[in-house]
Amino acid sequence: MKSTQAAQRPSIVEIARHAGVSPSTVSRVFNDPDRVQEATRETVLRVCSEFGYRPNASARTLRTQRSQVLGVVLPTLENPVFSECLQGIASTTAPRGYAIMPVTTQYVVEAEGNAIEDLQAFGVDGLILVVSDAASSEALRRLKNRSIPYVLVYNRHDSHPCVSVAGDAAMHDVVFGLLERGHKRIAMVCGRLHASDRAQQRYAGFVEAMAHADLTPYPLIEVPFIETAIQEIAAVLQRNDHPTALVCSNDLIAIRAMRAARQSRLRVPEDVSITGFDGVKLGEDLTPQLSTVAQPNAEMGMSAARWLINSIAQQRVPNAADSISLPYRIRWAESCSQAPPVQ
Amino acid sequence: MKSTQAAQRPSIVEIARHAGVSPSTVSRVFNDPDRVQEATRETVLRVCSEFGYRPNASARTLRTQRSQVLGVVLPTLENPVFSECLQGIASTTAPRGYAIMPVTTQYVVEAEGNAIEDLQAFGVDGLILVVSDAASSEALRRLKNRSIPYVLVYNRHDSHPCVSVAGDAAMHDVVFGLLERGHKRIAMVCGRLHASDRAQQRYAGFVEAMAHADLTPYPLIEVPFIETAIQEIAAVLQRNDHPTALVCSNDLIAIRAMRAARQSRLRVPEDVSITGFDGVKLGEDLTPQLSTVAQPNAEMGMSAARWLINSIAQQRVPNAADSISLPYRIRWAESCSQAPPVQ
DNA sequence: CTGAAAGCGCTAACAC
DNA sequence: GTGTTAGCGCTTTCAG
Repeated sequence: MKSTQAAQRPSIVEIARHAGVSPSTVSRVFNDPDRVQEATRETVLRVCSEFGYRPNASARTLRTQRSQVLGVVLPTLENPVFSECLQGIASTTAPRGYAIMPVTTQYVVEAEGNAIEDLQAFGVDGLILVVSDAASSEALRRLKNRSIPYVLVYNRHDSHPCVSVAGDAAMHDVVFGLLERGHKRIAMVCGRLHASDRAQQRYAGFVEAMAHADLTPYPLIEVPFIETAIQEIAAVLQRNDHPTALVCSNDLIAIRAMRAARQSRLRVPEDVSITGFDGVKLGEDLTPQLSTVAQPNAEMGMSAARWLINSIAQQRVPNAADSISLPYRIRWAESCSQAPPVQ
Repeated sequence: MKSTQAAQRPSIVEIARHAGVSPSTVSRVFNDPDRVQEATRETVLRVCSEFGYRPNASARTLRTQRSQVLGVVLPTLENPVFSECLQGIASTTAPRGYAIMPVTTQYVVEAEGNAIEDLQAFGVDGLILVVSDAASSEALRRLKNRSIPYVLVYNRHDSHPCVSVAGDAAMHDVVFGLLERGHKRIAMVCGRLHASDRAQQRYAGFVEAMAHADLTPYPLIEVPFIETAIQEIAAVLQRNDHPTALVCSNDLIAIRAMRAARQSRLRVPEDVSITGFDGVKLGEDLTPQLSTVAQPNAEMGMSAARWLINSIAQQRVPNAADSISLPYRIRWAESCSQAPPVQ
């Protein structure tokens, strides 16, 4: 390593001096350009680009009390649902002059509270978050009592501003689509149910739909660890009376379910149909193409970011009553077909 | 929306007043706790937690000239390679008290320069970046002349500090593995070659290995747009003398190549073997499991973050000569097999 | 249309 | 071991 040179970024006073104006004028050039004479403005701008001047963000933040940074709290970037969503957030914040600060919680509830604290200490102007369970979140309860604007994504809860998709209704539709295709032996597969209110909600939709159709679902297949997920699912599929359809609480699990089926010498979809949930982009390129509840992941992020930024601009906090429910689309694809004839 | 309450965060002077000490003492409690008497420290800490005090980051940054924020510039979060890497970065920065600010460039070269400028204006202490082409990057050339520490990930170039993997050697090994399996008709598939020095490097390794084996490769299959990728690959596979092996410049393309093969009624791997590059986690759960050059994506991010943070701590900039080449591992999996017998 | 001056909240000499 | 003071770079009244 070589040691760093000085090469300090110039301050507003140096620019002012070189341009023969006062610091206030330079400041105005950036914040209220119309209020400075064109000639003056051009001189200042020239000097700025000459010195590569960019206003110092912390000084401005300190003065204005606005950082132009949004904090983002999400479980993990390893699930494409969340990286797609973060990409959506990034693409709407950047052109509006906001930066983002993501923090991942790895589905650990206490990490959520810490993330919020840390982000607030960093002075973010607002927060976009995906929590494990909005209803029981202590961190969220505290957040609600602060004045900092925030929006939840994916979670849905009456007392918080949310951008979400009706997971229960979607799952209901999935089950009915399967019923139409002649399936009766349907099982649901999910991760740790208590770790995600989305999964719970989807499960509720599943149970409700099955009851509605007077069908007894297989016992829920809970696969807490991805390492063993495939084996656990395969174990169920290898039983004689195995389900003819596996409804998964997310796409990642569905992909593993497909693998479990192949390992169990079952063809997808001829022997077993499989559905996912989330609509990650990759699902469309798989063979068989994954049937899933396609959520507009990027749009959810964009929508949350827009809402938050607008709220901040109006000095308000997003109101729970204005929560947004985005439409889902069920993508029936190659991983689903008619139920096989009864043996 | 309801309007925000005041509920201002307390400042250090209020805490000082309530604790009956001076602001400096409060400051010391946070920055040099040993230099303040235990009793005093405890009082201060009590008052702090009582008021929910956290030092204001912009004030501290302004004063110390260190923001504890790292900028991250990468092409997109939609490719799991980069989101896995970012997750790696996030997991090493967070416990060390650094926040990250990611910006995506969508593979647009000019966006890289802008991202760097913006991030510097936000006052980041250092930069981790993945650029399109390190050799030709004007933005990188400028960056090198500044005193801000930075590390490149995935890119490799002699005059920049890089954390990377030997893409050419890896590709060389892949080709040789294919040769050992009896393949002779081997084609490479890549995205826009000029948009990525990684792809170029991998292609170079491919060409070199083929030449070394006295084999004429198929013409490079360049698939500029993902929308048409599958059809373009299928077109090649439908020729009578189609390749028996498709070597892809990344995993996302390989997944599409698998789909193209199925659409062309070719079995993978019986009729055509397919390899990817990157080692995205999902590849292991596909059926057939994707053969690929597994890069330690998260570790690459971690390694870059550690290097950068250490450099910052020592008031130095990472030196190109200390660049790190991480080992790759070729994962031979179900998507590859012996070449089919000649017809 | 422009300048002077105060102060955002914090840290780091420097005193005591 | 603790307090006093100055100042980081900027914006924003308030004068002119």
